[in-house]
Amino acid sequence: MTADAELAPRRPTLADVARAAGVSVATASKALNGRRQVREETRQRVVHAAEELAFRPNVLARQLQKGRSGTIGLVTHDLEGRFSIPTLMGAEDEAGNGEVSVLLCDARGDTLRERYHVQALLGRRVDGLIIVGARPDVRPSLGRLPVPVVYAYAPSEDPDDMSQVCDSVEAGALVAEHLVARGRRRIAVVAGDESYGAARDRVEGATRALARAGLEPAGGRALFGSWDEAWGRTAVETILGLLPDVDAVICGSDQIARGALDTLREHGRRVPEDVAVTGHDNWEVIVAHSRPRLTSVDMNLEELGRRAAARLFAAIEGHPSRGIESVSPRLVARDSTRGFYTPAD
Amino acid sequence: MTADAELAPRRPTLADVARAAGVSVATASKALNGRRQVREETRQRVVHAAEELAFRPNVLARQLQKGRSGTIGLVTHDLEGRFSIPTLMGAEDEAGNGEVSVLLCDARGDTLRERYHVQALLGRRVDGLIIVGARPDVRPSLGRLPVPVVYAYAPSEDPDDMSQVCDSVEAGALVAEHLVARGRRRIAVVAGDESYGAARDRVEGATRALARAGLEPAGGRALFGSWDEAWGRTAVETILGLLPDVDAVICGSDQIARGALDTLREHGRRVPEDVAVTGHDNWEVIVAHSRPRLTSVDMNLEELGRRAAARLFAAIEGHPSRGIESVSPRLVARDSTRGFYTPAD
DNA sequence: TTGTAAGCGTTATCAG
DNA sequence: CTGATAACGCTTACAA
Repeated sequence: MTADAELAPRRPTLADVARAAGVSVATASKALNGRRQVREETRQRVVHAAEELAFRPNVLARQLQKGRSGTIGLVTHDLEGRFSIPTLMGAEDEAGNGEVSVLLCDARGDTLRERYHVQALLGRRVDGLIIVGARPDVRPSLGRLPVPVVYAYAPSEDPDDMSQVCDSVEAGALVAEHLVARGRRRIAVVAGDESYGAARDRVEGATRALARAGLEPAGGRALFGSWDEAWGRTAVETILGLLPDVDAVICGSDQIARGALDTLREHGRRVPEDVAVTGHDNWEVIVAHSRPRLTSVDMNLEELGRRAAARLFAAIEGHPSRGIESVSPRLVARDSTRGFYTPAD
Repeated sequence: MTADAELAPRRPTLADVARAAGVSVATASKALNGRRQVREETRQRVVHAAEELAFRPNVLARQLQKGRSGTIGLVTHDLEGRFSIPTLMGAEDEAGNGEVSVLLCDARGDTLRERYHVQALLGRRVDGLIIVGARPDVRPSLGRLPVPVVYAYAPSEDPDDMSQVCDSVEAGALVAEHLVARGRRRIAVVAGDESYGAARDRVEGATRALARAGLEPAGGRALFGSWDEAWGRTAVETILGLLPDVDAVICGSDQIARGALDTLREHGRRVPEDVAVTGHDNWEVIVAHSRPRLTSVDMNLEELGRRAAARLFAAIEGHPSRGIESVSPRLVARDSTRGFYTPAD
């Protein structure tokens, strides 16, 4: 342990610096803050003394006096999961560029814990709050709070709140258009858990995009299930039985796609020559290491986090905003949709 | 946005509460803090007034005066990666149980950024610091700081610092013993990236455990490579060529194991009947969805984070400790090592 | 039991 | 240019 428990050398204060430099605290303060109403030579002396003493201004005191804490609270519901992390990174990134620090709390999907943490953060006088949900579905509003709030990933039910979400409809459309452009025509849709709005939205986006091309999902409708590999395998078994000539499978998650790839291979279908496959989330470890490498949709969650933080800072500066804003996804094309053909029809 | 930019209703202070309750600030303070030198009826009045005004004590002020901020700094180097997250969760968990909050910074493996963040955190008067490394190898010490520091995951080079790490040697031994106990004898070891101390340590643990059983790694030595699936596939190809009768493969990561499983299946080997396979990290999404489900080692990173925080709090309370402490891993047995046999030798 | 007053470390105001 | 002095919101002797 690096601290001196014994000596307990009181951290130097501005008063110490002032004394060492032979000036008043007021002057020392000005000198250190570049207040330009101090002679250059004096400033030098103060700065030097400060360095000598390894002086670190007590931000608490400064902020007590300024009324702002220079911190924001980040309440996440899913530290464990991989969706909140990029969002959190983006926010941290945006914050780190300024002089704000981030107080992190994990509420674990528990409303009571969330309320507790929010109160604790308000007690610490955070200048604002970002609430990162665990899944992309509407959540209850925290109501009126004395500081601005931005909801990220999971939007607030109250349209007067500001929420940043990812655009699942567009995501669905993106893959469908990609496949159509590559000449695929018999496109099956293996969606995730139907209880997720995101699952339904992606299907909606895909279905509409297919309709614009005069198509519909192979088999007439999307198959909903769960988000995991096992469902990908089951679904593809079914599809191959019913529609042996399917030439593309849109999957609701990279894991589903992974299961789909395995099952297709086991049935002797070549990807992408016979069947193209797309995933969703662009989860590095899956997409980069599957065979073939998987085309996927990246929800740009880091950008989402950055925007949430930017909106929050704007609100703190007195420029609030409201409503739900969507961050556009981007398609990352890889081998699983290459080797396309143009059918003769 | 939920804040009232227009009205800007000053947050109520203790003085407001006192006024509303018709007492002095001092009395209000005592009443709210359970100082028992105040008449019950008075306390009621104060508490009521506080609720009425939705009063939240300004923790900044309280702490200015107490000299402690009630916050700890958590500097991570790998927010993106999945190893620092559980550690961070554990620390957050341990902290959340008390009344300390966590200031999170991501230094992204950059020493300069780390230094910058540490200084910023010291300025905020954190009571202590936890530095979470990106990979389990020795890292430079931050040196003497005015507050206690605990290094997590990546230990400090300075033995006078306090570091919490996972025990990779034991992890290696754990799987080897598990396989030996299940009757496996021709056990290959496919390790990760040799530049990682953890990769070498796991091999060392496994090799020693095998030696205790009178065995050595099949082929005479472990194969080092990288941490990904592709390496798992390559390595198993090699092994099957050289040692067709191999009956177990210890893999340095779950991803390697995943690649191994695929290649074994493609070569007609049944897992676990013909060949047992073990992974490392117990990465839920891999182990739970592979076929068969994968036996793996869990490094108990969350426990590591909790311990780091506990050590830090102890140090803050004046009970420092030093040296490197290891958290024991645990084996999670699944299907990939079931169906064992006892060979006739 | 309650109130008065002195800080905690800074910054801002306003005289010198 | 520099230096008293008064906040900032709260806790805590010490007095009443």
